[in-house]
Amino acid sequence: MRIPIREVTPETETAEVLGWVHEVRDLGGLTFFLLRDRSGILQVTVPKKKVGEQVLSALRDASRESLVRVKGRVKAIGKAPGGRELVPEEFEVVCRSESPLPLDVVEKVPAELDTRLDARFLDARRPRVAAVFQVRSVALQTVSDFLYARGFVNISTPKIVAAATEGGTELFPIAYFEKEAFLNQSPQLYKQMMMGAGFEKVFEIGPIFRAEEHNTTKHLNEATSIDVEVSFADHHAVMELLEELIVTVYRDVNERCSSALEALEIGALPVPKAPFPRLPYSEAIRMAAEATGDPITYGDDIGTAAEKAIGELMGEHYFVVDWPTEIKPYYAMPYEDNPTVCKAFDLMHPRMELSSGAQRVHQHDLLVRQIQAKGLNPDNFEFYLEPFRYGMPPHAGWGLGAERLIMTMLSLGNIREAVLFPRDRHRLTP
RNA sequence: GCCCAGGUAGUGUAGUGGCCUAUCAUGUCGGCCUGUCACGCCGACGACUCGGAUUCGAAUUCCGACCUGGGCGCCA
Repeated sequence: MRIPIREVTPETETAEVLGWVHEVRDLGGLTFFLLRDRSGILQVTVPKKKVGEQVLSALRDASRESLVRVKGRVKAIGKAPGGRELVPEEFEVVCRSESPLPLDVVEKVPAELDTRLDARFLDARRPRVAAVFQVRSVALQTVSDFLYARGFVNISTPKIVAAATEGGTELFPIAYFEKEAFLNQSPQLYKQMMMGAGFEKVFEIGPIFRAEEHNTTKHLNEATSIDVEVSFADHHAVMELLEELIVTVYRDVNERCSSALEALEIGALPVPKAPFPRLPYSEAIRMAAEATGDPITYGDDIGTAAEKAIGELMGEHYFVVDWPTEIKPYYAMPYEDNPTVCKAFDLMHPRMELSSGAQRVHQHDLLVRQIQAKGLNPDNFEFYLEPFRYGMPPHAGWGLGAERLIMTMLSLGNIREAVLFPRDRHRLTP
């Protein structure tokens, strides 16, 4: 019976394993195979004079990255990796790998990201790549557990929609029978409608689509959004929820992913400390202007250079709060005593923006005025506006980019490393 | 959308007008090798994205196409 490689220890007597041929070192009368499965690597040592003809002929066929089955005696050997090796009695090539390989799984020769993504199934055989997705899996489970434990309802909302969520032009049009439709850029409006339904706390982890033609290491055209909306909450409450979530994810990944973090050669993650600093937008602008020397003034967006400069000064996760109403979406709630400023916030990692959120406008007439103030036509938002006429509770929420969370947590150089099959400006396959 | 950079064996690279029937590594194939762990040694195989132009001569210069990477705007 097949056992995972990790379970083969120096104390094991006999073992049967299935794994991929990671490396072959043929010394002549003695051949070493390194066999790899998702749990680890095992050395198979074949003394050619002492094994049967069946083993010898299979050996010749066992090219790199072939899947093989080996059954034999385990020997405790100090100089072998893991202190043990397997001497085969049976050796079978289950599925042969062709050669040459599209990329070098052992990484003696590096491969460019583009080459790696073209052969992602092979790339993902590399332990350090697999490790990223183990961490991603654990992180997303932690997010769900965290939110379920606080009484959130997991919802699924349409990805095919009739109109833009926020009025931008950055939507992918698709053919929907005889109608025009789009891929949704955000579950924003649907989350809010469920506040109107009285669900009180909802979350969704799902794809969002942005048709922007950027070509950077931190943008994707299909990304995963962790979206949350909470009734009877203000922006302060959901910022606290968010920072607590971030801390919990880091802590859980440390606890549950030590071998993956080891494979990534980064060791234990420094866990951010809550509460994160709240940096008012006006102060952020002042810092950026001073640090960069650029003429950045109140009301400007915080561009990449400014974002980088502020990130270096802050050196940890932080919130930018109290944004000008003018540069945030119509659904962000203006302060009652100063409507030029709104209850919106961005969660920043020193490297980039991770999340943005706000307390939302829940008053129908104010929302209509804000939509108009952005130069949009409220008639196009009728399906969204309707719930606001029938007892919409005050509410707040945020959207957190899952890939950016993973990327910043693991110090990945490119966001594509945090997605199995990224969709960017040029890539539509695999 | 704007701006830069780049396409050389399966992979990663060197090569800026003749020294290129193109470098090195890895790989693959063959040979030797019983303790390797980037095994070692010997030999072989394998590439200039495409089209046009300049030139006695182009991987190298120019033009166009195709493909790619990155930056910016904007954003998660």
